[in-house]
Amino acid sequence: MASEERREEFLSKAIEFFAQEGFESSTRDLARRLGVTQPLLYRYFPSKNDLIAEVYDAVYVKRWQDGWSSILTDRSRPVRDRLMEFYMAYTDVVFHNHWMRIFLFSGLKGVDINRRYLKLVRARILEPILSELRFDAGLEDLTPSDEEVEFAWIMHGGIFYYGVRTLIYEVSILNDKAFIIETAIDSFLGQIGHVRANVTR
Amino acid sequence: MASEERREEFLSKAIEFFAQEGFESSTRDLARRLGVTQPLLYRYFPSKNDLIAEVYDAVYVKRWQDGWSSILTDRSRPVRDRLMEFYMAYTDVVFHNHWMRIFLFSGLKGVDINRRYLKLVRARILEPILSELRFDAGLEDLTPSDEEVEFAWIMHGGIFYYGVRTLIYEVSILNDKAFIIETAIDSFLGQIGHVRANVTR
DNA sequence: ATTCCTAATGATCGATCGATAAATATGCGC
DNA sequence: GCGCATATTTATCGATCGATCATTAGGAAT
Repeated sequence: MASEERREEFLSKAIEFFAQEGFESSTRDLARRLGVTQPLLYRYFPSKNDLIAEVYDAVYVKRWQDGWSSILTDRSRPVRDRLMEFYMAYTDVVFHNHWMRIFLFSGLKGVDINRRYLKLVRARILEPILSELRFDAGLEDLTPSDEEVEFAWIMHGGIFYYGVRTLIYEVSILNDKAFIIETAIDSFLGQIGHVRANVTR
Repeated sequence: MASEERREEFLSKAIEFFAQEGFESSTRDLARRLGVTQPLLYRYFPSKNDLIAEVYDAVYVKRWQDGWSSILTDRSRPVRDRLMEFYMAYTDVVFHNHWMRIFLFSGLKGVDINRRYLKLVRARILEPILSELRFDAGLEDLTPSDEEVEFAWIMHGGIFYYGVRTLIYEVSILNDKAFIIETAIDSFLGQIGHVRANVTR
């Protein structure tokens, strides 16, 4: 079972390594950082691609918190409060240099993995948010329109892009995540009614 | 002078090539696509890094339109109209697969180039927008606060992220750029007053 | 026809890549 | 202390990388 621990240690360091150096970096450099020889990696992972696949899984799948959905659908609280709590929690996970860089790197090698992740965001985050807002507005049909989904993406993208500017480019001037999220949410909530009204089905 | 044309042809194809394959791709593959031998590239460009530097220059610097600033500062028109026209024109340039991928690739190799570009966006686009809005609001001091700048980034990031989702991941469900821009702008304009009011200096 | 410059090619260099096989070190049950 | 499985290293492979070399093809000028 100590072997499994070693594997986890290698994988954890591999996430850090590939996040910093990119997936095109050599297994020799990775091994050097681990303090072992390069062939030893092949004892724990059959190939470089398999190792990368495990990196994806560890970053995308295993860091997804199931509790996020229940925050968004808790109708005992105002939607605005739920949105604030969710995005504070969500960005606690996503606003990390490793997460961001793995996401950006993977989106350039092949888009499939990121595309799957974006569909997850839409189904588990954006559409539930829009449905809750429709419920609040007294609508019978809780299914959001395409326009609503795209508008929710604008908010989500605005928040996400703040993370990119802060963690990747380090050019954000305001180190106040709560302000960014609050402002993005209020800007979204202030306009969502018009988006629904102007695009009636 | 035919030599200079050849250079331009190589550079143009190099942009397309690196945008598709990434900067880690080999000069041999690039030469193969050009239908020439790999050493010939070294007749026109001293090194691979120099070629990449010229790619950056061609994509970022030379595609920047000086007319964009004058659109934003034309006080004979409502700010909303100016914002619409600017972002439609700006995204005509930026919402191209090559531009997007070069931007994303370059941000992962070294952040310096993208950081410079983001500072350009802030100085030439976001701050002028915010100053025009301050002028419209009758304020004497036209210098935007950090909070206003960050909020403008949220709008800009929301629009930009739509381009990423459309061109890179191809997961956007609504092929209506004008709707996205219009909604992002209105959402921004509807909230900018509160951002200014709540964070008084 | 000769000269001369430029464009382009093929061969090849040293370095580095992912991956494999064999040899060695390590730790544990007996 | 011996035997044995596991962990790790050493040595090495074929492929490919960026870059440089000498050489050749092709016109334009004289």
